[in-house]
Amino acid sequence: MIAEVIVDIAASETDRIYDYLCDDSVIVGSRVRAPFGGKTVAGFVMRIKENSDVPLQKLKKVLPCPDELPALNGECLFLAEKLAARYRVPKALTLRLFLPAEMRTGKVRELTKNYAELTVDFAEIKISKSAKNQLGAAEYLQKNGKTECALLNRLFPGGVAGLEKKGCVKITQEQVLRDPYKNVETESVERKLTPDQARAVKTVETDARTVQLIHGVTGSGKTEIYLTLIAKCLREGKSSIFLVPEISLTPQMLAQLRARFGKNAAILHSGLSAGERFDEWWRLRMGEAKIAIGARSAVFAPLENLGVIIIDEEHDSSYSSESAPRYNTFDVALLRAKRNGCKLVLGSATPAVDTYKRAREGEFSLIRLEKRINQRPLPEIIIADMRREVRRGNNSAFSGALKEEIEKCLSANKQAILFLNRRGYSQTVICKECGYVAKCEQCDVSLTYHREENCLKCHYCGQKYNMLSACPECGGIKLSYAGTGTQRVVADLQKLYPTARILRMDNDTTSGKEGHYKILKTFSAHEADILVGTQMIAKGHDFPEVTLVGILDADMSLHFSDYRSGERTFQLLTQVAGRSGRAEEKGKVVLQTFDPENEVLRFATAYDYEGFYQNEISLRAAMQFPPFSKIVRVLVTGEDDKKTMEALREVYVGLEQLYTQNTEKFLFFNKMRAPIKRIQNKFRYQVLMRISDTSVLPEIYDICAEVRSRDVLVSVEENPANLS
DNA sequence: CGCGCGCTCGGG
DNA sequence: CCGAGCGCGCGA
Repeated sequence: MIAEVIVDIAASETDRIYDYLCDDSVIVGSRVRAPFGGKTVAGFVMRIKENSDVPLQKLKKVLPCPDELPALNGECLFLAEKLAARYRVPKALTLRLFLPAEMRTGKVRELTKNYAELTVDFAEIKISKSAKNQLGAAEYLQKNGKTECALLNRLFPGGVAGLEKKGCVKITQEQVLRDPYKNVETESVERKLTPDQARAVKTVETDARTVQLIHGVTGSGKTEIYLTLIAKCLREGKSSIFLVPEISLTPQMLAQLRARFGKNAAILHSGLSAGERFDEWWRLRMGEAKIAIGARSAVFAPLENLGVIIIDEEHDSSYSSESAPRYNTFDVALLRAKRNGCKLVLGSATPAVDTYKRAREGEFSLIRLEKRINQRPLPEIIIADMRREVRRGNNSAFSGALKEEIEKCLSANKQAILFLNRRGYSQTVICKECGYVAKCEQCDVSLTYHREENCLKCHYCGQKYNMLSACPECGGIKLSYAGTGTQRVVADLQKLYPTARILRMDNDTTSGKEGHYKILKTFSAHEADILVGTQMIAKGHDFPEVTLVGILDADMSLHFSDYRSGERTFQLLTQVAGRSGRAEEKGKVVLQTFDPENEVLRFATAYDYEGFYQNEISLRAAMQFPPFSKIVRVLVTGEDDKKTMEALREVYVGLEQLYTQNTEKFLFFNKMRAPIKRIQNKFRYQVLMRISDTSVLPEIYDICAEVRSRDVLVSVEENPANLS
């Protein structure tokens, strides 16, 4: 027989079917070892056929991999081919998405344990009187049958070995699965649904449309709806995929899922060890676990007979992959949902504008949850006008209103969270004499001062530099620190409130696997009064003692030259505000801004998503921005500036031709240097387009695939999340 | 004349 | 992706 094989080499030149001879142990979806160009590489069997067009003497034989099952099922193969075609990447790359990385690199093997079993009857074994342990082990085996060697050796050291020498026990190796949550208790905690929740579940089940958007304010109980849907699938013998942003896979969340579903749930996230992830994957593949829970990549979970796919916090940017293949989780999920004839449930308190538009127009079903479960009002948001603060001579990071609230909060022995999306001490170091700004040698960005380590860090490549004692340009020693970061906020706060216990949470304090968890645990145990943090404190955490949230610079994400900045600001503010007043105490939010009249901020403070949406969608329509068009960026990067520029020129020539032939389909077309000219020593150029008709998209991909080379990377980004 | 590196080509 | 094959450039 002949196997059609895709070799596991991520290159367009090798991205085609190679025929190999095989026997009938090799079936469609098998992983094989294939002799290829002098050595043996891994491969995927896409199809099996009787004969080949390739002359027989050229055909080599594939060897099967020792997998127990074909690694990939038909659905995986179908999706991999579809995605490869959609994003113009080698099929090897999309096939890899369906396997745990550990399997490919071969670093992790199945964990095996040895078991002993008697081969002859106990009565026939001759054991000398002194060999007590042999006797004990033999008795134990006679009574209990096959037993783990490790246990026998603990009970009767050396006993099994002696018996084995005599030839009366057989030792066998068996695979065992590592269980990352073996210490977590399992208990069924079915909660009674509120009428709103029950209605939502019913709609998801009965509405004919594939995509169901649940728009529910913070605390409206979306999670319980998801869990009910999953539980129902489980009862019907169907499997489910539950996707969450990476950051919200908190230990509390995992414990809750484990408690509810026990071993039926497999959890795939970056905190697991390689071995654990590998085994969780196998449990799904073998049907032992029917629920896959995880971040973006869990959409590729090896499950069959799907009953539901859920994407929580649907608007979250982590659902778009930022490296090739740049897939979009929603697109993959939709393909799978359609193929399995199941529902795709999206949930958010602040849906993406695009998603919400499609729901309002009837393409998706729209389920609204307007009431909070506990009927508690949302926290009151106070706007602090920072222009007035400056006029009054207050140049600190804290407005009068915020200071007042912090004091109230501290004296009531409650907790506060201060949010600032900028880590480090100061954003830049500027020479007051000549205006010199410290910059990274490998990237075209200014360096951030970190006071704790007394160094300058590049937030794009991580490079560290010694702190300057004088300006390298003019020798001046008057250096100023511009742009407050979290470190400085903590330092200033400590000066204002010497007795307050302050914690900081950002990329610099959360190193290590458990970094996040430790800080959150300390804070939630009320071992600190104020938590200062970046973006990462915004999500999912539930601190009942927090009654105050301060948003130090609400404008920060607003003035990015990006069509989505309004949307992102609204989402972020809503999320951060939701951290305040989770228990009995009513919460407060102080939002500091230099632009208090800004409409996005107005809608956010009123918790008015609908108003925000109406405003935003009419702006987008007027400007012809997405979802009324599509922004496409072709990014050309490479270490050699000349070669990179040459590649850009080539791409541009091709795209320009496409543009002139289809002018009516383009709203904008231009080539330029990328806003950040260099990152990690790679020069960056881009062609920026806005298209009104996606029919030109395949050709854009084709042109870029053509120019891509060994030393220049050409990537196509659709509606990119950031344009740096 | 010899080999060293860079490009092109093919791999079943 | 990676190695084989080959062309041209420089040094003895």
